[in-house]
Amino acid sequence: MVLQKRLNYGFNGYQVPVIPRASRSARGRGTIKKKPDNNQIQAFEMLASVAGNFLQKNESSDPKNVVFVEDPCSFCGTNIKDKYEDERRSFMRDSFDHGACSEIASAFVPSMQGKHDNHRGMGDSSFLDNHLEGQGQNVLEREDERIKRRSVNGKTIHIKGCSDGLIEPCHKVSKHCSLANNAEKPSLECRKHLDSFPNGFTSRKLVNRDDDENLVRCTQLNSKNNNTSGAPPDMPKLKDASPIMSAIEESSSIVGQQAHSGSRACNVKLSIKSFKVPELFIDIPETATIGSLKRTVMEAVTTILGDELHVGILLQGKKVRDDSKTLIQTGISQDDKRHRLGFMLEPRHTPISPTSYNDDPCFLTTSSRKKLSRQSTSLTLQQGTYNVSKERSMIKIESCAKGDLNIVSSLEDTSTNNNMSKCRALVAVPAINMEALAVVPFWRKSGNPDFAQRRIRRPFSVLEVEALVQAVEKLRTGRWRDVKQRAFDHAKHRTYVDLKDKWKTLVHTARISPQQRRGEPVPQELLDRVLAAHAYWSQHQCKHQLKPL
DNA sequence: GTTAGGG
DNA sequence: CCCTAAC
Repeated sequence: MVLQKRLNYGFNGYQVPVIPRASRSARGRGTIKKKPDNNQIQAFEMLASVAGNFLQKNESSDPKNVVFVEDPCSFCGTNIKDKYEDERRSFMRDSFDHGACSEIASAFVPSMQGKHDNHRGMGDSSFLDNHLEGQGQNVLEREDERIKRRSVNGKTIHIKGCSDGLIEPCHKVSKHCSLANNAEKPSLECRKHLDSFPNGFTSRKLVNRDDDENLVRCTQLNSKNNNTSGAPPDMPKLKDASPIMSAIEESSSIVGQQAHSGSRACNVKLSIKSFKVPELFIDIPETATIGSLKRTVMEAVTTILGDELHVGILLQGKKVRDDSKTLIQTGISQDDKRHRLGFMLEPRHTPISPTSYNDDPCFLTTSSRKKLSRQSTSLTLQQGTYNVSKERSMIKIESCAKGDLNIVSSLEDTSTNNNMSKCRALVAVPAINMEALAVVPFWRKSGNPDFAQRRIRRPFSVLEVEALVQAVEKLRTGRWRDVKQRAFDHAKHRTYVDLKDKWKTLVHTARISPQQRRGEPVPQELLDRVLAAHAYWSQHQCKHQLKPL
């Protein structure tokens, strides 16, 4: 065995351009083949190119570009600009010590994202080393704590955006401008006002003139789409009075309806310009060729995007779980520039276990992470380190679902299942460019059968088990095609191989103790029948197949 | 195309 | 669920 030095590259957050969704590959199953074709190479180069663009945009997306409207604060007299600069520098110092989960940090300070990436760059292996030594979790937890502190201490920078000409959302905010900076001692007045803010975030009278860094932004989606205000296309458009005023003045929880009473509900328009692939770590021999590196990265990217996913919504770094809440109630519509709004990809089938999704996957405890690691591939991808172990090289994908990943799965994909309601909540623009929103598995577009994806995990229901048992009892084990025809003829997603596999696991399940079983419990009565049928047909089969010596 | 069995 | 040898 030859020991090879391996090179580690950290790819933190590629910006993946929005690509029209294509139909599922003809093959529909299987794995990613090793030989990439031109489409794959092109796709990779496109990824790299976009990633490069993103990095280069660091300067233009620098938060320095923030323009201060009212300075100093009319309430407490503090010089906002200076405070902001201090804060920014302080944050930069902190950030440099913690490369981990920059997405998380950026969920709170979105415009810092580029700096993180720039600092880390490719080949910065300090964080990698941590992970390789199994300390990634600690890093994450520490980062989690940091972020919390940062947020609690008011280091969250909330940049108010421009609205169209109809309203001035910042109008009354200036009076209550609060500056909570944990590097400095905020005045008592400021503390008081900080406390009065909903969700504990601070609002500053700032206008961000630089829209470039916004991954999710409010924009004019279609030139034909009711541009009545004449506002620049990149500017957020809220046609109604911003509820943030009432929220602040009432110093209570946001009740959007109050702010909107007497006026028609307005649409919140979102345009998601690009989607970010979660962090990838590539571990590849130094003897590997550039071409194989490209392919390796491509495989990692396609793998991570390959699973069926649905969209998670993050607001202020926190998951919004209540699908029935309105944008107003959650405060999304008040967040003019969507700085607090993030999208993330989650497995379509959320585990039933209540401990599994208690909080953000990145911050699972070790035990729960272990537990999750036994779940499906898609889950593993989301929860922790997933090994796409292929012959030549090992790809470690560190997937952190937390942060303003700004990833969204295909709108169509999302709506085909039971997620329409969730989806509708965010895509409230009928004239939205469907092509632009359809994102996920972009290789489907190529129609290349080599880009088949792993099927999603679809656990058998008790009813299905019942049907399977009954069919096997009637027919016998081994006649899986007949079993399929008899009991699962209309279940397109159940192949006879699936049925055979399920029977295998059923037999195994029946033989182990109930404590060792996982998933939806199968009634003992069914398991007994499984064992009985299995024994019976085994004997029966033996009788006929035993060759006379 | 099916089946069996390892991964 | 995937992969594949064997039929």
